[in-house]
Amino acid sequence: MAGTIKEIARIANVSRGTVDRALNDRPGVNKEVAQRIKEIARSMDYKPNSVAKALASRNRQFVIGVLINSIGNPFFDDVILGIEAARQEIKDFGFQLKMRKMRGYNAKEQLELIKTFVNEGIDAFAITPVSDPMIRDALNEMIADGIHVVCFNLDLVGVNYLAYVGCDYYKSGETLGGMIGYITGGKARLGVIACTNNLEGHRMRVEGCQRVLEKEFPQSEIVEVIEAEDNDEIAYQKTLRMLEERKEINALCFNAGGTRGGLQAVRDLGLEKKLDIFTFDLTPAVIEGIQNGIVKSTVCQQPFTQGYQSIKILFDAVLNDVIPENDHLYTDLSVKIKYNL
Amino acid sequence: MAGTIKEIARIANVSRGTVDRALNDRPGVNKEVAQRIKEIARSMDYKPNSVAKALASRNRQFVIGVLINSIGNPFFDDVILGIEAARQEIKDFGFQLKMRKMRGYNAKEQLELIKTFVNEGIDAFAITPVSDPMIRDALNEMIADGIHVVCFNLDLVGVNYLAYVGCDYYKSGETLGGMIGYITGGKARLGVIACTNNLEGHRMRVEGCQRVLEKEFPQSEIVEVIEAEDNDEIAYQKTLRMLEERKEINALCFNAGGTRGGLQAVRDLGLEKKLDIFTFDLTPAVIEGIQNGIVKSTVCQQPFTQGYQSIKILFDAVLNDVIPENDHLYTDLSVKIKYNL
DNA sequence: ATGAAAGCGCTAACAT
DNA sequence: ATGTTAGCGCTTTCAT
Repeated sequence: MAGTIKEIARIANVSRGTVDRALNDRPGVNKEVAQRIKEIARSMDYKPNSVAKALASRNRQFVIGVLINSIGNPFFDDVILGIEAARQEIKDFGFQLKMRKMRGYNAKEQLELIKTFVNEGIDAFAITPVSDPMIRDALNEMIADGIHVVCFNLDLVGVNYLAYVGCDYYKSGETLGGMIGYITGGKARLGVIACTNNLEGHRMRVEGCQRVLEKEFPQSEIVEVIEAEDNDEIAYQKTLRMLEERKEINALCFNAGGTRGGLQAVRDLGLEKKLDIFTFDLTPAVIEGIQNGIVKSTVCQQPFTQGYQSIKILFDAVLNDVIPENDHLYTDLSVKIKYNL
Repeated sequence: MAGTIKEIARIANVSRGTVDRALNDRPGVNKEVAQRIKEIARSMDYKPNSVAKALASRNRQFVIGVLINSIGNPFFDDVILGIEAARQEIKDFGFQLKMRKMRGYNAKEQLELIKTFVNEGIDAFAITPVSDPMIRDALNEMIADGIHVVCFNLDLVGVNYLAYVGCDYYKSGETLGGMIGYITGGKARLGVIACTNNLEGHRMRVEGCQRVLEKEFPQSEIVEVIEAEDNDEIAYQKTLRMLEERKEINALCFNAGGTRGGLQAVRDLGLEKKLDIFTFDLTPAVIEGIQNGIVKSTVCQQPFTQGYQSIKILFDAVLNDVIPENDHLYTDLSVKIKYNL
């Protein structure tokens, strides 16, 4: 039984207020007294009761800001469900979520929104960061000001965040490569519809795939990589063009948004039966494609968990001063086919 | 802002005690008054604060019993991790877990342990039930006595549980069938090492696999199904025998425990290269097999989540009277290959 | 720098 | 049947 502040106070012969101040490094307590109190706490293996803590500091509402790159990208629907689930769990602890959504990967636009959050005053922040030094610096500044930060879905090197919560993009590419090798019998002539080369994660995804094909399925090759910028219209046009120009292509993979457009191009060319098609994530277009048999398999990265865990980590940091032991929380990669959707 | 008991009391012109009694259907409150109080609560969309609730009823310790079929089956290691994670989260709410482990699927033995739990007095119960009418009846009796029950990993029809938390075994079999078809190029002569025919789930697993092979890969067939009872030694002997007698077998799948033993038989016969091998779950033997390239793919069922969610559901039921909307919580089925372990 | 006391929202024992 | 009151463990304000 881990003891309470009251007990510590009795043993230390001080008041409960003093114990609270000492244990939480609040100002206004004699150094030696604080030392003694901490010693007693340690000796009795004192663990603060987070329930009581939450109740007591309920007058102070904590605010977690969330900035998410979700507009126009259905992948994020499940991420948001995870965020909402976490919101429910922590609201009775006096936590409030403030979520803003943006479209695309414009660093300036994102920077503006970050500033808005900072001005409004938040205790913690979760973001899908654009790869840009400006963003990196802005986040580090927040962190220096004592705001806890988590990056999710997209990693950004150089940020002193509490954690990155998202998939290992390289590994996700390798996994795709493995499935392509298995299903094409090792003889893939692959066309890749990627996101944009500006996103490090998505670049690594292509590299991971390439490595596995080269090493394990040497009769395979990547014929061409095009960039669709998560946009269905661009994906449609470029896929059409690629398939017309490169008749040798027998397999296609869609690495990010724009899958719906790309699949439409395949259909319009009547190539559904001739191509082995692979995707990432489980958007409605992908689900439909798998059910129709057009898409053979997809590699998923636990969107719900990404949203849920990001918020829970921030919650634990703000309320209980818990810092995650590992600053990279890689979400499970799972392969889906027709039967385990 | 959802209001508090205090406010309701003020509006209804009664004391907080009465409001508490009315809202929680405790005895000793006038019917009409109770009605009025509930009406007010509804009108202001009152939601009890679970944090305060937990703190207040902290003197009463809640006990959740857990009976798990884990001894000798490494699959359950992760399930137990999930249970432990949940334990941490709910302990400050005054919840205590009492876990007992058993080996195998003996109904009488399980019944004895259930009785022990009942005698000791528990508020909720999570169990991996053996398929037996005795167990079904014992659980329904508990439920009638007001103890919340969740079945996890194994379903048991006829139990009025709060929920079953585990995989859809039929679907898991279909998923396996799909992978077998893809990887063998549709030409599998399959040997199946199953658990035991007594477990409905594991029977359905074989059926699901069979259905997909018949329908989608008609050049494939299941050559033989043997039962290994989750036991490595039995699996070793029977696999050895099967492979020696049925030389046409070119693919193997291990549906449950005993994988380590079965894989050893394959190695001893020097057939690693000649067979496509498939498994379920991610036990150490499977991980090793996949890394070595002996095992091609495995179908996983989220053991951590099974443990974690089972406890969380019981917690929510006991503390907040939350009944899950769906009494079947199927955990995600994910295919793993060498690259997304 | 420290103590005393009020209170977070709810429950439960005790009074009436 | 209903009201009153004392907590649960912690934070915070106000005295001292």
